[in-house]
Amino acid sequence: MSRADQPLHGDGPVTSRRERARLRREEIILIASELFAERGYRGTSLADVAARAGITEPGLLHHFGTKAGLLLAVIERRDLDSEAFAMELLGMEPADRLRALPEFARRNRDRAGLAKLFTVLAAESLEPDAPGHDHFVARYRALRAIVADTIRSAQEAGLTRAGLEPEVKAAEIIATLDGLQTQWLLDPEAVDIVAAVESYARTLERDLTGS
Amino acid sequence: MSRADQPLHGDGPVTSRRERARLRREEIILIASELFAERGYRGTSLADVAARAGITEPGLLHHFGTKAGLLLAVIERRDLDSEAFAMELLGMEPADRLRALPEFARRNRDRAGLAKLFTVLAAESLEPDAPGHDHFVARYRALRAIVADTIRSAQEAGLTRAGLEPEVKAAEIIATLDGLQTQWLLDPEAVDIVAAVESYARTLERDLTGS
DNA sequence: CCTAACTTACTTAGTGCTCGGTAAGTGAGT
DNA sequence: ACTCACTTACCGAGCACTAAGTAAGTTAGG
Repeated sequence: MSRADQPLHGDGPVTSRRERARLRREEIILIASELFAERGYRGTSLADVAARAGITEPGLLHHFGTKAGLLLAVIERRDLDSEAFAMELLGMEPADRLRALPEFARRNRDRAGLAKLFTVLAAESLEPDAPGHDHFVARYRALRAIVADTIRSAQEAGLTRAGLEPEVKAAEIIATLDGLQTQWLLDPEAVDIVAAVESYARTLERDLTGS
Repeated sequence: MSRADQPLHGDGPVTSRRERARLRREEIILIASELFAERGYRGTSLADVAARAGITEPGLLHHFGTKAGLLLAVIERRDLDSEAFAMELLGMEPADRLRALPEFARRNRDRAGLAKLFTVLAAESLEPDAPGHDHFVARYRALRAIVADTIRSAQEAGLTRAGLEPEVKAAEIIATLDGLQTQWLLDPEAVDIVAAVESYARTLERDLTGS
């Protein structure tokens, strides 16, 4: 009768029906992420996703309601990953955060799909009535706030030069990292993303400390 | 008999049939630019463009052959504008070029559509087999080369700090300006693009001169 | 200078295909 | 008995694009 009991009937693996459905949704979200990254939201059809997931189109819609619903599920799932990274960064001393940037770039390079997903979806979400618009606006505002806070706490610790405006500098830092990523995605042979981010991290350190 | 004679038959304006067709294509390209900027290449149908241009779909295809042909025409047309800007920049003394950046931002702000067009189309061209891919790759390579050359000539004039890698710094500069533009397009209320670029121009001057 | 032949900027009509989404089941699991 | 993760069958709308014609503009020949 309690809501906490687990069936755990003897045969088969320990997955309940609910759990299996959740896993299926996760799997579909992963597949949709790849396709959205490659061809964009608009360039991907439900049939594409369904075929790769080994399910029918109505089967897909049973889980996500509409195509936009699938997009939102993808974005939310991917945000959990970024959030984990943000927590990782925030767990460090402010002074160490700069040094973590190249590691971030290295990780992104090895999972180019995730980076591409965000670049593509952000561009498709510029128009105010795009399905992911509000989400990306909120995401960038939050990101700027986190970076600005980091700068502000470095200021309070007396580690920075005078004349730094945290919000403006935050936008600039995020812009540089995003922009480098776009150039690298477009032309990986011409742009070494890890070297570029390492160089930028050094530039940024000089800029922030005023040395 | 010569190929240089102009008919100039008495009635109506002095536009020949060829000239009128060229003007019509220009007009269509302008309309397509707006729609591509708003909804992307994939999100825009030939019917959308045709309706706004007051022409039928086959009428459109008569001029551009295929939808991809229309996209290439749009990109080429828009490149002429950027090229004009690049020439303007290259006409200046290297030292003045930095100071021209905020003016560039101001111009872009007042014609947000053009900025949006490039941001959207670049994102849709990340995949190697996208219709505009090769073009954007070439464009970014050329852009990096121009900026890198500017840095190099400043180096030769002894105006810069030691340890500058022109190619890497060029990618970084372009990345920052692109990224700021994306954030501004997504959330114009939260990001003041002109102020951000002005601030970045100052940062960049300190960075390049090592002061 | 007139006219017949040709070119070109379109239009109307229609092609097959793909799109996102719905209605109505079905069958296994709870 | 009921839930729910699906399936089959289907829908109208929209897609890029084609075939075939038309009417106006341009050119060449007599």
